[in-house]
Amino acid sequence: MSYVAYVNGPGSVYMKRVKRAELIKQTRDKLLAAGRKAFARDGYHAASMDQLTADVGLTRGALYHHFGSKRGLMEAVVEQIDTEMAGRLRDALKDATDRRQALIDEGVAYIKLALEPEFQRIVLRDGPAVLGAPMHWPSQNACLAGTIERIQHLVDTGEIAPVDAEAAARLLDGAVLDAAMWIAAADDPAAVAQRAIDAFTRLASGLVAR
Amino acid sequence: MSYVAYVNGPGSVYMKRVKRAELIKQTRDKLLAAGRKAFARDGYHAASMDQLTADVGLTRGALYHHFGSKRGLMEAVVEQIDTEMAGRLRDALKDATDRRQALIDEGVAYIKLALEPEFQRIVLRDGPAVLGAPMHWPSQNACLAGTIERIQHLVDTGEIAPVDAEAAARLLDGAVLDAAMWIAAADDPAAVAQRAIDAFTRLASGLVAR
DNA sequence: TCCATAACATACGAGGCGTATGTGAAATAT
DNA sequence: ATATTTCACATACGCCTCGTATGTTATGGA
Repeated sequence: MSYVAYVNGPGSVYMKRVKRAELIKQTRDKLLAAGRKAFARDGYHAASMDQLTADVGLTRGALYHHFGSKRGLMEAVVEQIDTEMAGRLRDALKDATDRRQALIDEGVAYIKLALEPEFQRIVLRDGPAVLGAPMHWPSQNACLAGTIERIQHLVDTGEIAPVDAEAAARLLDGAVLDAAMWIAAADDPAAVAQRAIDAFTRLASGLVAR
Repeated sequence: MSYVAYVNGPGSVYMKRVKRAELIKQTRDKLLAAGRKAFARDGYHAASMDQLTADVGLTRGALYHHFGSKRGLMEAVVEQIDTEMAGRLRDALKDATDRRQALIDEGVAYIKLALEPEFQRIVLRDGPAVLGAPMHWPSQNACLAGTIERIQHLVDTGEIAPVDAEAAARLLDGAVLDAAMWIAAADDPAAVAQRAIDAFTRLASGLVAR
């Protein structure tokens, strides 16, 4: 790993190394994307690794090299989705004024995010069966940690009555995810979503009471 | 199907028919019990039908005759567990005095029931992945229907402020089940259970407010 | 220039599920 | 009372899938 930057023009050893690293990353990304698509469409169990890799012009050899196992690919896919979700949730809440109201808004925003079929199928449905309880996932803590922090802050500033922040966050999380699955399975998702959001607001009002 | 009861002593054609039906039922029950045990111990995917049936002195032939598929066995097992749970939940709530408090007690009781590893693994973890969203299960409605009915009654009698009973029930359900998985995964389940129950009481207080 | 390692592809073996088929006993029809 | 059909399984087969072991080629380092 010894090179001098200012002599690295195109075609230099350094650039070739960079190029190669990019190709490898592209291979990994292709597998990841193919896995995400296959898991979302067919479900974890029905997704065939042979099929999935062939779809992007590779073989199972590449997959097992990069991810170690079918489960390993699933872990990577779940982490990717979860990270995206956490980011989008953060964006949706970044300009909140009333912090107490923001807690309720967070739940509502989470419900809307959790409606996406890809998230439902991979993270909510197959994820626990394949990877075990979400509490043990490193990624899943991203969303939850934010909620815990927000609740704790409300307690610390006296904006809401004291409550166990983590416990409250987990309860809200469970309620919200369950609601999302209910909505997704409904004939009229929009109507059911409104019912769920109203009920959630009512429920959360008990938490944010002063 | 024409026989006269008072001439049916032991050894009669009728008795033989009864005996045979009992044997068939025993076979079914043995398979069901074996499936329940194997699914709880190994998880749905890792459970082998060959192994499972051999454990009770049968073959896969018997299994596919009675249940049609591995998934069919899973459905039967889930229904059995869910039915048991609904019954135990009903027992735990049958002598409640304060109906508003009973709604909270119901959540607490459900948390305790949902702590059982068999329920967690089969119904909560593997169930959704194998059978799809629980809303589509015929059995899952047993517990939920009871909760909906209780909430609706509280609303009708004016004991609590009006709320969408089904939506509220589903939210509580999700919160409670999530809490149960949190508790089960904890190092100190007893302590975490208390935190969850306290937080749930606080949360539900928003629902039962007049 | 030679060797080690990385990034894949190929080949192999082991289960597992579902189904098609076989079988003997019981139920039913004649 | 006998013949036929149906039931409750057991047996046998084929297909698919995953994981691993083994090449193979190209790159990085000495």
